[in-house]
Formats: sequence, C-alpha cells, structure tokens
Amino acid sequence: MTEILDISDASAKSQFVLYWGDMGGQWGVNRSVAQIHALLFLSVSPLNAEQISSELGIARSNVSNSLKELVGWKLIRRIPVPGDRREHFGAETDVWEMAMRIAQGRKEREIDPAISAISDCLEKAETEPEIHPEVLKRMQEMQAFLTTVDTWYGQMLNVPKSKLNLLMKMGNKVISLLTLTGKKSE
Amino acid sequence: MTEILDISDASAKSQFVLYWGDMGGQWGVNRSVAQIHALLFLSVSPLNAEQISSELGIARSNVSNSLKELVGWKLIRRIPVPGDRREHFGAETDVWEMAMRIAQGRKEREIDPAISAISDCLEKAETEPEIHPEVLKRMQEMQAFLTTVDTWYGQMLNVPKSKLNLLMKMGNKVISLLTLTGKKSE
DNA sequence: TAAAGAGTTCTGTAATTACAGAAATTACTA
DNA sequence: TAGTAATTTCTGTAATTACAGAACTCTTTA
Repeated sequence: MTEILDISDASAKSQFVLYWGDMGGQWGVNRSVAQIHALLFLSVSPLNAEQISSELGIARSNVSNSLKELVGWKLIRRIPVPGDRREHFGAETDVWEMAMRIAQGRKEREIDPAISAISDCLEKAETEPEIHPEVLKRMQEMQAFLTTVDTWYGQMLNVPKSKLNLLMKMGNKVISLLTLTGKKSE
Repeated sequence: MTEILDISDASAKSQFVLYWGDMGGQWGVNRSVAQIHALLFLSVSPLNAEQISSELGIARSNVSNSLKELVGWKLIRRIPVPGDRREHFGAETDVWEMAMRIAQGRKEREIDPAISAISDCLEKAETEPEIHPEVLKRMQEMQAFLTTVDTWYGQMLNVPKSKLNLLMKMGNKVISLLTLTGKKSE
C-alpha cells in the first residue's frame, strides 16, 4: 500500500534501512541493493519481490536486479514458501557469516585481480633491461605483499566463525602471545 | 612533452599505472587519483604537479584535487625540493605502511559511521515497545559485531609492521596455537 | 492453448561523479 | 609593489551509473 517509506512512521527498522542504504555508497554497492539487504536482514520472514518493491518504493525491475546481485554475494538466498509460486528471499542473519561472505567477495573482486595485473607488469618488467632496479623492486614488494594478504585472507575465510571471534576479541593480546618466543625486533 | 601515455611505449611502469588506475574503480577511488598514486609509488624521485599532469595527460586542476585526496589518505606527502619553489610529492613506498594507512581510512569512512548510525537506530528501537524482539536482537548483534571489528582494527593498526607481517605469514597456524589451550567448540 | 501471474531484459531518463579549462587566489621575485 | 609563477577553486560539460517503466519471456492454471 505504502508507495514509499513514510518519514513520520520512521520506525527504528526503517531508519536502519535508510541508513544502511546510503552507507552502501561508501561500501561500493548502490542504495537499492543496500536497502534491500537491510530490509531482508531485519525481516523475520522471507519476502517476495513485490513486497520489497512496495515497501521500499523502488521499481520492480530494480528489485529484480538488486536481488540478483545480493544472491551473487551470497548475502541472501531464495527461500521457497509452500503454496506460493512467487520467489521469496531471506538474508543470512549470522553477522559473522555475512562478513565472511563480503570478505570473500572483496577478495575476488579487489585482491585477486590486482595480483594478476601486477603479475603481468612484473613479467613485462623483467624483459626490460633498461628498467630502474628500484622500480622493479617496488613492484615486487607490492606483489609479495598482495600475495601474503591473499593467502592470509584465504586461510581466515576457512576458520570457523567462533574461532575468528575469539581471535578478534583477543586482539593485540595475540601479538604478545606470539612474541613470547620471538625476539623484540622493530 | 607527451600529452598522454603512448600505448606503443607502454613500459611495465606505465602499464602498472594504467592497471592501478582502473583498479581504483573497484577500490572506491577514481582513476585519476589511482593513477597518480601509482605513478608516485613507482617514482624514484618526487614529482611536481606539472610533471604529473603532462606525464598522465590529465588536467592540472584535476591533479591538484587528486593530490589533495591522496594527502588526505596519507598515501603521499609533500617533499620540498631545494632550489625549486614548486611543490613536489612522493609516495609512501613501504607497502605495509601503505596498507595500514588505507585500512585506517577505511575504518574511519566505513566502519565508524556504520557504528554510529546503528547506535542511533538501537537507541530509537529501545523506545519502541511494539518492536519485534528478533529485529532488536539482529540490530544488537550487528552493533556488537561492528564494535568488535572496530576495536580489533584499531588495535591492529598500532601493531608494528614486522609483527603484523609475521602474524599474517603464520596465517591459520595462529588458530591452532590459540586453541591448544581452548576447547574444541563449533 | 489462451489468459494471467511472475520474473527478467531492454530502453530511455535522471542523478551523480569525473573531469577540463577558465578564473581567482596565493606566494614569490625583482 | 608590480609582475609572474604556482596552486586552488569555480563552472560547465562529458561520462558513468542508477533507476523507472515498458516490453518481453517463461510458467502456471483453467
């Protein structure tokens, strides 16, 4: 019924959706996608596209595309509702799981392509006799760094959430623990 | 002299600049900014705005704004060149340091505002007697999660690079080390 | 197998963002 | 302190991206 979220009834829930929506910009997803994600994250039961469309006041086609993107990130999934032929969607509600999915996506979209791009450059650089050694060195350091991060990312993504949680809660205590054995360098 | 990077002379260096430039899109900075950053990262000596402008074929004004943004991220800094009144710029070349600066910026731009936005929502939610308890719970979990990550981030940003490096290189070995004492949950 | 429902893809427009070039400002120099 | 070099800010345009609504396709039901 409501075509657009009414400001006067701005419940905590709709405020969350609105906030999340425009934070999406910072995070690299558009407002529609972020709003839909927020809405589904706070929905107790799965919603169909029509419900999302009317609840948020965004076009049906836009909802369709946005849902596809969110499915691509594995942040939501189709949830069949018995006796209803329309597709319903529900969000992953475990925040750690959510974060891991986003991390996975970012690794694939940001880190992996960077590594392969730099590999190309390095390959080329090594055939250039006139290249300044410092330039070569910097490229190599960047490559080494990205590879380390990539590997680490990959490993962390396979650590059970509970342990990750523990690890983070410990924070920098882990460092002291590590360096009990090691020497006090840097 | 060259107004624009010549494809035929696409050295490894300029290829790097080009790649880095359009990867910038993924990372949330525009092409100009990313290209300038790459150019400075690979420059052995600091460059002035005019050099950057002609080397990359982008407008002087654009260079000026982009430099300001990069300075804001602390990825480059002014480097005075004796006997030259023009401002010269040089990039941070330590890749770990670079990553920490970016992480710092992202924390400030992505995580911190998210936490404060959700705080607002939670505050409001707690005044709503009719709110679904599950909705409240999900908001709280999100808030708790972001706070944990934020704290962890803040701590990691103060860990010396060498130790961070060690930590990452160890990767998931850290987990086993941690859980030697702990119970086998999850 | 027609009709209606649900979902997707296409097409044009609105909004945003990136950018060049001009104008204005600031900092030197003589 | 006039003149010039260097830099920044302003203004309009180009390019990109987000989006609505229409057209289309596929699926189900009668």
